[in-house]
Amino acid sequence: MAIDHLDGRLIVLLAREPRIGVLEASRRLGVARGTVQARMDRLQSNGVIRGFGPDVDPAALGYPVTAFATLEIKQGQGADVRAHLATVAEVLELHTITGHGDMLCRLVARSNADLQRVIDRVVGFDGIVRASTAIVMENPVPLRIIPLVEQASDDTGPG
Amino acid sequence: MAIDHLDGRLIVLLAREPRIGVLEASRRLGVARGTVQARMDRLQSNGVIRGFGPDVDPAALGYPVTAFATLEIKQGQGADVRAHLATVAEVLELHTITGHGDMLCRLVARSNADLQRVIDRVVGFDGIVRASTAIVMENPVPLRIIPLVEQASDDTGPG
DNA sequence: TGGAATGCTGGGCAGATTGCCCAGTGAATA
DNA sequence: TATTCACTGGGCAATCTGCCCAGCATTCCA
Repeated sequence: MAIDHLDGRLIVLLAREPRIGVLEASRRLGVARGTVQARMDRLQSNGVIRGFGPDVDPAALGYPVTAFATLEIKQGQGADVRAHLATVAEVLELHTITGHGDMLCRLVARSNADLQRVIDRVVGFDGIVRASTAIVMENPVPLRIIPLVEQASDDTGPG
Repeated sequence: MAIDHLDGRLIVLLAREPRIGVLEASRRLGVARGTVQARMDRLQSNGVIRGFGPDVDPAALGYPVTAFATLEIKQGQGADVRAHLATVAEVLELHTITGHGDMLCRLVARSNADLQRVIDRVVGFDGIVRASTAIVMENPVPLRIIPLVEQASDDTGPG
């Protein structure tokens, strides 16, 4: 499950230049093509690499506003609330977190005004007692994985 | 900037089966290869599709614990705090949010015990006054974009 | 110490895909 | 009406993929 240094270099390379193929990657890493192929197969069956889905920017889709909402859930309504939130396209992710039966979700909206509509839609459900929303202003560190991969592969011996 | 229905179908297709190429995508969508090629070029230069980076699972890297930390920042220390957090590999993303000069960051750790180390590292910095952490227990809706893409492409006329 | 795995190398092969080009067509626009 | 634009359907050479193989070094274990 742990990744070695070669795995780390491969993932970082793929992250930086996703369109390169197995052959080009093998050239960059200085190893045989079969090695890269085997590593990628292993990383994917390990679940380390879930896939290579397109990284879509909600802002470019017309949803430039991001917010995080903390929801307080009525006892025993968790499953219903999850099902409800799963139907709202603007809910990009949902977590249950420690504390008073709470949830945290990431929302997007077309504008600050539109965010109100989204929040109404989210909280307009019986199981949700209260919601507190924090609007994102800047995103100094966009979702990233490279530093963690480098750290994880340094912990192991070099590959 | 808005995407039409064909764009939407293309993105959804790529999201579901990232490894298919332009040719196969054109077959699935029932359009000419050049069309798919042109759409993908446009989506990428638009910034709608940022890239095709590998989707790495932190849990599989040995970081199964996720948490969200809300940080209270000392006036005027924002830039320093950002720079500090950017150096911490376990900080996967960082947002500045509305309210008392606060930030919200997503953390991962090797264990609950390790999370303490990460938090100490995060808050062990002069500009940070206080931190409140919520540990993620479940993730009923993992980060997703498909529903939003479908909604955005339905809003436009069919393509 | 002698196997036996395991992982990497370097190579070959047929088939598929890519990047690039072209002319023709239909629709929307000026 | 003339022009622009996007899409079609096709062709081409170059490249890459998926799959196979034998050889070699290292590690692990009896």
